[in-house]
Amino acid sequence: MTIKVYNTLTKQKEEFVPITPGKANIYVCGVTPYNHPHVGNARPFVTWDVIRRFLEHEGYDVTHVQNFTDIDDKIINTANKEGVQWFDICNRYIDSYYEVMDKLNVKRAHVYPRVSEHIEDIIQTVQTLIDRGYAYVVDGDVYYSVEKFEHYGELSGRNLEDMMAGARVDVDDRKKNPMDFALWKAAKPGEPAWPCPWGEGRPGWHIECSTMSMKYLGESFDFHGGGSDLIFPHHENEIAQSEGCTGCHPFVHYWLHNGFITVNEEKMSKSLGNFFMVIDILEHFDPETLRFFIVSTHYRSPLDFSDARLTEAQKSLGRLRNSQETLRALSTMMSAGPTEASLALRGKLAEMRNDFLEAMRDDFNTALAISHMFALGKEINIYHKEITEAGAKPDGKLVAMMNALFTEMCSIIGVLENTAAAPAEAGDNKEAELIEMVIALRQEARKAKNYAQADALRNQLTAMGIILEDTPQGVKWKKQ
RNA sequence: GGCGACAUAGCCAAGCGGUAAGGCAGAGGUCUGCAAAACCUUUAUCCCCGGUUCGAUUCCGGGUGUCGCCUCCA
Repeated sequence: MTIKVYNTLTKQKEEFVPITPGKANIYVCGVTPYNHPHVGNARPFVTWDVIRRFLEHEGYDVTHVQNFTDIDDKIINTANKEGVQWFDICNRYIDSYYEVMDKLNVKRAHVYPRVSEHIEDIIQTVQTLIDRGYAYVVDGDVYYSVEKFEHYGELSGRNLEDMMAGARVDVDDRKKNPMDFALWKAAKPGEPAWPCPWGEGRPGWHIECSTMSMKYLGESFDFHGGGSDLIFPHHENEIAQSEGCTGCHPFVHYWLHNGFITVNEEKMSKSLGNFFMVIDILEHFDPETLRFFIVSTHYRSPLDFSDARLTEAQKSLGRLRNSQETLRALSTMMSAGPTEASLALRGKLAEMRNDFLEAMRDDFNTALAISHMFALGKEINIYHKEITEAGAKPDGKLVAMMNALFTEMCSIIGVLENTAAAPAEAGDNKEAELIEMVIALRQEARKAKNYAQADALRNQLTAMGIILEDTPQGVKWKKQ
């Protein structure tokens, strides 16, 4: 079963052929930890989490590496403003990163390299580039000479003349070409600096990813990901650095870039000031809703963020959650052998599974894949309805199969995984007891056909944010 | 100015050569004391104009519109 992926480098969908059979090496550009992660940050990480889950599901041995850019102007500025050390800022926001991504059910990468812990390696890379004639030193700065690299511009689809024509960067006449970029920056007062053969200084932005990705994944690896704003200059420069250093082409086989999250159709970014931090969103929506919102659109499409969209995602997910509850109810019933109808349904399940996986294999089309989850949910609901209406026992094997499929789908999308807890959420037992008591009173009132009282009791619960649901198994409740 | 992407129902969103998945919202119905949930039914010729084709939402050309990159950015 082949997986097709859209490769930014070739601008087309290609069949994924791993460098080492059975293995998939992934490098994803991580965050610069100078603030809490915002929703736009969350998209690539959720996206890659799904990709990774799917590759693992397909039997690949995945190694996922994701960096922290912990040496950066923005970090230094923030530290100066707060009067603390730069690494204090980093530690605080790296912790925040982990906390948020754990909540979003994002599996941890296998390695999280930090720039500050790879200074020696970076110096080595820069030195190699100088030795090979790709870089030059000016007053303690080191620049990469883009004219020396024949493939420069291939990833972003532009040539040097175009770039110069539209160049908006300050022209620095110490550079041989205006497009040359810094590999190493000479030390400035008050900034962290490390000794190196060209005097003290710190790494430029792009060199870290070249150095660290190759250190953990080799000179050439399978996947490299990040937001599409990184295509130029970051990833373009990364290719120039890595290939200039090793002579190995191509450095990365498949470049995958996710689209942006927008607000009012405008890119969400820290510099535009229109960003929403994940921790704030999670005060109003559960993390699963945010995750579902992100994966319900194809990863390359833009995704507009708003309360209305999230509410929609919440309701949509709620539908799947209901089916999951129904499936649980079916599982607890006394089961029986197959019937003609249940045997037919078993066959249908196999089709649904196939459709779901096919969608995922086509450039990780989660939006399409999820529609097949709804199809499964619907079958579960219908089957439950038929069984209960007929007062029959469900086909035990069928229920087990539905369970397995539903769980499999959920584990790939990363949603509805650990909801084994009863609908009455554990946590506040006293509150739960009270609620159960009110429900019992309401049931008595209903039996006595005292509907006015029954409604009053229900309104009371509604006011507490409790939602009641009459089911064949009795009255269930959940907190809003 | 240079480069690129996208344009599908009230909203969101798949499909990308054979006459339009799914979700949300809406309408009607079944069930229920009412409600909720669930189920059934129902809501589109795919931005415009040309072209290729037996046939185009799907390919090509030209418009129009929106967005992104070219500066830190997921």
